[in-house]
Amino acid sequence: MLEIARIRSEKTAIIEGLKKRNIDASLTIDSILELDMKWRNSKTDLERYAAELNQLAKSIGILMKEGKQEEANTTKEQTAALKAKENELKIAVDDFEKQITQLLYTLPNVPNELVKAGANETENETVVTSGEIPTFNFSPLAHWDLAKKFDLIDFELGVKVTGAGFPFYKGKGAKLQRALITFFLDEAEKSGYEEFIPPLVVNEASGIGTGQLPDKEGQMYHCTIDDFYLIPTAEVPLTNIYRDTILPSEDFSIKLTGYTPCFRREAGSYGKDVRGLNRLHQFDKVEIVRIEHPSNTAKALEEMLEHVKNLLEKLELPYRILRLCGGDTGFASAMTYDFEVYSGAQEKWLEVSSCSRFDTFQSNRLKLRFKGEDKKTQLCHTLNGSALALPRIVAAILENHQSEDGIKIPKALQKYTGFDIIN
RNA sequence: GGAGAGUUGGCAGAGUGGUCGAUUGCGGCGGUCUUGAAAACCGUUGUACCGAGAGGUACCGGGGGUUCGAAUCCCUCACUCUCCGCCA
Repeated sequence: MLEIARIRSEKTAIIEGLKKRNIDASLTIDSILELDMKWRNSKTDLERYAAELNQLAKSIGILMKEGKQEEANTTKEQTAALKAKENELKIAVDDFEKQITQLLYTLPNVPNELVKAGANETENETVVTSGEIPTFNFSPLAHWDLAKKFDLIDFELGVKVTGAGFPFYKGKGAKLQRALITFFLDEAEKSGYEEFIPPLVVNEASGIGTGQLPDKEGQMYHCTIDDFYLIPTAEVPLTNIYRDTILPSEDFSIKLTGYTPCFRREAGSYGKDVRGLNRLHQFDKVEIVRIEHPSNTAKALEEMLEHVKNLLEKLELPYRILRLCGGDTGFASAMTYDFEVYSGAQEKWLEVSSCSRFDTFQSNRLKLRFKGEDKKTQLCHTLNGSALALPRIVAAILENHQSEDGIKIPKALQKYTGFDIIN
């Protein structure tokens, strides 16, 4: 959520920035500012009445104590009219506030200056391309065929037991999952991230804190009896650790990581894009989260990119990094880099990681602040990224590293899998 | 699942209708003393919002109510703890 104070002071810059998302926010912002003006005026009035009433109540107390019953009663009568006024204003103030919040919820984050204008994914900029696109002297199989051939993943069994998008991993397939998770966590630890194993369900306040609620509840599984939500990403519990927090100094850099299964309803399109591991309702992911001083955000994002690059290089996968254009950048993000790996058999790029800086957009809702030198509280910046999401990495490993002898396990992963080939 | 007790400032813990945004202790910060530190002593120490400022308003788990006035009374919801039961 954008800060109201920022809208007051940087109105034109915000409108210009949002144009990069193909959004004309000028009407919304004008309404917000108009409501804000009304809200402040009503609030000032309200507080004046409240002060007067407090004063009267106090004096009644004193009169009673002094035994001046009659004077006290006369004073009581004065309060009735003021109270009516106060009530009226209270309702108005609440109403303005609600309207403002409603409108603020509709505004996405303002893109960073590096983000280019653009309507959709076709206008993203490729900033890095690395690694060899694999070539085969045989006809390569897609990962769903490989998974069947080597008995690694059973999609049909998942359908039987749960439903589409909930596969079983078996044997070496399961072992590969476990190896990747441990590998990713070890690498995160090497980069200075502290590991957490968080709850997999969260309450409503946490969903609101990271922005899944109130608008996107359809994307999460909801346990209605207890009013819990299954997490769509570890970002939710990890970031919410710091909800309603004021860090005591401005000298901080918080780096968290966690492995969790992720649950997403995403009732979306069907067909080739969602085949096999390409899109699942439950998948595994190691997430990295950072909470930073605003002056360190740019550097932190760079470090996250380096970290993910390193993972992909160790897995010997060809990848490219895209800086998303305005129209493709997520609602809460100020800037997002997507990592895509090339899938040798499907012959397309698969998104495996998304690293974003949210600046104060999340921390404003989370009430995550720090105390500056001047003792003033300021909002922290939050960032997060996948490092990495498993299913498409598994798909890419299976497809890119297939050979006539079987699937070769990248060297860096072998000590985790305990085998160097699947055949 | 049954029974009971709670929820107050960074923490501990007072406060049962009026000058209580809240006694006190610990912790934190500043100072005196000291070569330095400890101890002792003195002072200070919540958040948000409105206001140009003076100042004001709100917040004692959340929401609602009674009252001129609520941390204190009533209703309701949530959470925590203890005991019993069940259980990995």
